[in-house]
Amino acid sequence: MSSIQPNEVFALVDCNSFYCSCERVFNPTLKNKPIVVLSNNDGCMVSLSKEAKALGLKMGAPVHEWKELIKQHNIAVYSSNYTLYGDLSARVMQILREFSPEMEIYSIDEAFLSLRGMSDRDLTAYGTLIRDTVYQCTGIPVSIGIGATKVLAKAANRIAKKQALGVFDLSDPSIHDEVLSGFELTDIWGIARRSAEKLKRLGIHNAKELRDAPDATIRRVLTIVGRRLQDELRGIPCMGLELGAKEKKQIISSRSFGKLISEIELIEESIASHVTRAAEKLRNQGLIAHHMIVFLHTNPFLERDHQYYNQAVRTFMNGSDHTPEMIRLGIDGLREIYRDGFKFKKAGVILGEIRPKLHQQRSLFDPPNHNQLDVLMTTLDSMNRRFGTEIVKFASCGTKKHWQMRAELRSQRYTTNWDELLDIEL
DNA sequence: TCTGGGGTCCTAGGACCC
DNA sequence: TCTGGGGTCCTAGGACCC
Repeated sequence: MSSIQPNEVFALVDCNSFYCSCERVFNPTLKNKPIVVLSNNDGCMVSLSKEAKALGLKMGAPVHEWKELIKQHNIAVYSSNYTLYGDLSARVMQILREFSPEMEIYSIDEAFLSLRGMSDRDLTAYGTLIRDTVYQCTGIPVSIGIGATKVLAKAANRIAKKQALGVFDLSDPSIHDEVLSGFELTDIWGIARRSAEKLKRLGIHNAKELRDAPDATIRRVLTIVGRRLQDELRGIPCMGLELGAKEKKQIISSRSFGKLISEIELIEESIASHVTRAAEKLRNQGLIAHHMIVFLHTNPFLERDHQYYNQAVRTFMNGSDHTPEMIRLGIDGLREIYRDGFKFKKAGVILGEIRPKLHQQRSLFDPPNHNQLDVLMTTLDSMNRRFGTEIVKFASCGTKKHWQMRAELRSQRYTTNWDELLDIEL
């Protein structure tokens, strides 16, 4: 549902250090202080305030490697609070929607707006108005980049992030040569380490050189994806706005274990829990899945350990969103791939061939209580929604959760261990 | 000791068919 | 020298994104 309009102008609005900014909204004493927010399992740093970046902390780095620095500078450390971030994101998006009839929510903290037909206005001034309004209404600071294509808007956004104004307009082609020649390859949206290495071997070192390289060369080394990107850098739009919600193609639920696990009973509990979560996601979106992949693996970081990775596929002939049926097949798949004698690190499920439940084919072989199961699932979901997650659940998910992530087990220790790190001056 | 989780898209190559 | 070739479907793996 992406259509490309002539004379398009895109604005990319991106929240600054989004998770950190969310924490600040509810705790203003954190303003101007270094903050990091950790990944799901308190493993890596996934959001850093600019003060934290200035101290040398790196996005995506394992937090345990930086304990000293964190302690030394009293950096505030938070586990992720996705409920909070999702809520604030919705408020930001709601405000953005008022500034353009066409908008694509690209991620939890980014949206593209179409500014087509506004080129007679001062786009920088319009961007500034958007930025000020979002901040005033939500307390979340954003940066805005403007350009003729999504890739150029992304690039402009990167520049905006470094400037006090927080808005950068790259819609005038006369400044492209200068801007793009100072733009590193890996800073281009869609180019990461691997592609940058290939380009450098060809003597291409920045965005301008990529833009001006021969089409056939780029097609050969970066496939059609790279060729499109090249056109986008030239101001020829290849990507339109995705209006409306995109249909999901798969739903994943997986987690690393809090510690290495060998016992199949514990892994079965984790699989049952992942299936439960994935099935809830399906039903929330009115979808059914036609197959499920169960996977299990050891810790690839422990190179000396014997490694094992495997997956099993199970199919639901007419699609399913019924938790009990899916748990049964999930555990069946796990038993097929489980091997004794390994120390496992992670397990999960992937639901695929997802389609709207409305289109579900019924068959002669459906259990006679199929509709009752639908009712059961609906009831279960509404109880869990009303009284809290997992107020009602399946026994196979276990109650002790020995497999669960450290974040849960560690929460007590977290506050004690890191208390001094959180030292917030009031 | 400790290294996230959830997604998408593209390509190459094998299997299979006629 | 190699001798059919074109088409489809599926899967594994690479690469990227937030």
